[in-house]
Amino acid sequence: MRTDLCGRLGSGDAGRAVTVCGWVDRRREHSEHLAFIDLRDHSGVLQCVVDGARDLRSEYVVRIIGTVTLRPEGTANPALATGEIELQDCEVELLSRAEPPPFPLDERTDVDETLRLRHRYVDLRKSRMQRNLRARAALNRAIRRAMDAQGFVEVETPMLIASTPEGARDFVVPSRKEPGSFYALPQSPQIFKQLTMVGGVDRYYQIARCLRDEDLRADRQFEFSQLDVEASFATRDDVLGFVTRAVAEATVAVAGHDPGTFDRMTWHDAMERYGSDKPDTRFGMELAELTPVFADTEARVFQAPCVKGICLMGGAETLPRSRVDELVATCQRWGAKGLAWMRVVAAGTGGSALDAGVAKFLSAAEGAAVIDALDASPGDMVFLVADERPLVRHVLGLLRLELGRPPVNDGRFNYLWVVDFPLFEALNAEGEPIPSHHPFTMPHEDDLPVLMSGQPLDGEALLGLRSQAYDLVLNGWELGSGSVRIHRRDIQQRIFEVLGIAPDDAQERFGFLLDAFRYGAPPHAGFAVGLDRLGALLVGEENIREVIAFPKTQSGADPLTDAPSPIADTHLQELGLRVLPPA
RNA sequence: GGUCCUGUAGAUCAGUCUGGAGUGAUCGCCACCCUGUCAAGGUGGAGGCCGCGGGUUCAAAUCCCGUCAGGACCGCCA
Repeated sequence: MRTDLCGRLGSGDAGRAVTVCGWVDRRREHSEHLAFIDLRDHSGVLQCVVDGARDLRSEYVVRIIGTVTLRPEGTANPALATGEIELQDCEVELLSRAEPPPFPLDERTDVDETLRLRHRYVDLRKSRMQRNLRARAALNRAIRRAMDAQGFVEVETPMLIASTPEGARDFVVPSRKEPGSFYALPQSPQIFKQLTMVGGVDRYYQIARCLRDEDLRADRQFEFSQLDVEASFATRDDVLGFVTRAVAEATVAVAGHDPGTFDRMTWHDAMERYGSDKPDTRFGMELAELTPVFADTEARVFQAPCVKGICLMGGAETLPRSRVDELVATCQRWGAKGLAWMRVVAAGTGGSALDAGVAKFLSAAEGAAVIDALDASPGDMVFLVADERPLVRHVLGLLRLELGRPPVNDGRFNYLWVVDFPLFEALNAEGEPIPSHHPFTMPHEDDLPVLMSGQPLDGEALLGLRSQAYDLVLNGWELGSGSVRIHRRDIQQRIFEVLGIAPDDAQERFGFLLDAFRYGAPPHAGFAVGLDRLGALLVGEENIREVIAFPKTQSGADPLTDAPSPIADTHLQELGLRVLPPA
C-alpha cells in the first residue's frame, strides 16, 4: 500500500514519487484550494500540500500519493524532522473516517490515565507510547541476543501449574475436567527452571510472563515479564556475570548508554547506610550511626536500641517549618514514634552547633558528635530517629528518598548488586524463621558450618545466617532477585528442619522438586530480572504502565475491556462453581 | 487492611479555604472566511448531573457524612 514511512523521508528524496499512509495529525486549511495536512505514522510526521476542497479531519486514515519536494525558500520548519520537505501534487485516498479523538494526541497535555486506558488504541498512537513499546521490543531483542551468545537455551514453561501455598497469592483457574480442582498461574517459573537443570539443559532462559495477585503499584502489575535465568555448574559470580552482560547490552540498546561495571554492596551495608535493600546510590545522604553517641544520654527520646540520622544539605534554609511538620507526620505514618530535627548553625568558635527542634535536649558533646557523624555544616538540617533498629532503618531510608531522590529520568543508570542477603528475614509467631528468598536458597559458604553443625540454633543465630541470594538494583528500584540453589540433600533437609517443615510436609509441598533432585541434581544458580521495571527506567518513565501496552489500573481493572467481569451461570455450572453473595 | 491526594464542558484547568445565578479560561468540535501554514489566523456557534447519594442552610461546585472511580504510598509482593 505504501512505499515509504512519513518520518524517514528527507531532502535526499526530493523528486521521488512516493505513497505514504497514516493518520491526519493536524490540518491547516487556508482556503478552498490550499490545505496543509500533517500525516502521521509511527515514524513521524510529513507535511502534505493538498487541495483544500478535500474534507480531511483529525485522525482520518488516508493514503497519499505525491512527489517529495523541497519546501519553498523560507518555509522550512527546523522543529520538524521532515521540515525541509513536503509532499506536493497529492492524490488523497480516504481509508477510514474517524470521530474526533477522546483526548488530544499532542505530547503537551497530561490526560487522565483512566481515559487513556479506556481508549488505549488511540493513546498508543502517541509518540511517547510508540517510543516506549519499541524500547520494550529493543530490550527483549538485546536480551535474547546476549543470552543466546552466552549459550543459553530458551525454554517455555507452563502457564497452568499446581498452586503452592508459599509467597504471593496465586491467580487461580478452575478445572473443567475436574470440577473442584484448580490450576494456578505461575508467580514465576521457579520450580520448572530448576527442573530443566536436572534435565541437563545446562543454561536456561526465558522471557517469562508471571502473575501475582497482590496489590498493584507504580512499579507492580498483576502480570509482568521477567528475564528468567538458571545455569548449572555455575557459581554466584557466574550468574552475576551472565545477567550483567544481558542487562548492560539492553541498556546500550535502549538508552544508548554503557553502564560499565556494576557495583556490589552487601545487604548489611545497604540496610545500615541507606535503610533499604534497594538503595538509590545516585545521591548520598547516607544514614549515620548515632547509637554510640547516645549510649548514656539523658535525653529520653534518644534512649533507644538504635539511633541514626541523616543530613539534608541546606535544609535549614530550604525547609519551611510547615514542611518539617509534614515530614514528622509522614514519619509517624511510616511507624516512627517521632522524627527529631535540628538546624545546623555557625558557632562562635567558627565551628557548627545545633539549634531549634530537639537541640535543647542534647548535651554539648552529643551535639558535636552528631554534627561530626553527619558531616553537617551551617545551613543544613539534620533528622534523627531512635527506635528498634529495623524501624529506624526503614523510616530514615524512606525519609532519605523523600528528601533527596533525583528524578527518574536524570540520565544515570546506577546498577548495583546487593549480595549476602540474610537466609531468614524474621521469625514467625512460633519462633520459626521465615525464608528471605525461598527454602531452596543455598546458605552462605562461611555460615554453612554453623548451620550444619547439628547444634540447635536460637533466633538470633538463625537471623544472623547469610545466604547466597542476591538482588539487582537500579536507581532504587529492585530489578530482580536470584540465588544459588541447594542441590545437596543434607543441606536441604537441615533447612526444612530449621524452618519447621516436617519431611512429609516437605514431600507434599515440594515433592516433585525433591524427587527430581534424587536423580542427580547439578549445582545450579539463577536469577530473574523484571523487564517492565527495567524498560521503564531505561526510557525514563516512573510508572511501568507507560511501558505496558494494555495495563491495569491500581484496583486491577482494565477500563478498556472492563475486566474483571462476571461470567454466565452456565459457564459457572460447567466449572462446578457457585459464587457466594457479597458478605 | 491502612494513610494521603484528586474528581467542574470532548480535553486540560481556574473557581472550593472565606457558601450568594454554571461566572468561567485555553485547546478541541461545528459553520463561514482566508493561497505558505506548521500549537496557522479571523468571525460566529454549540457544548455542564460541578463523580454519585444524603445532610446543614433562605441559599451548596463550595461546608459535613457516606459512597464510587482514579492516583501515590504503608502493609502485602517466598
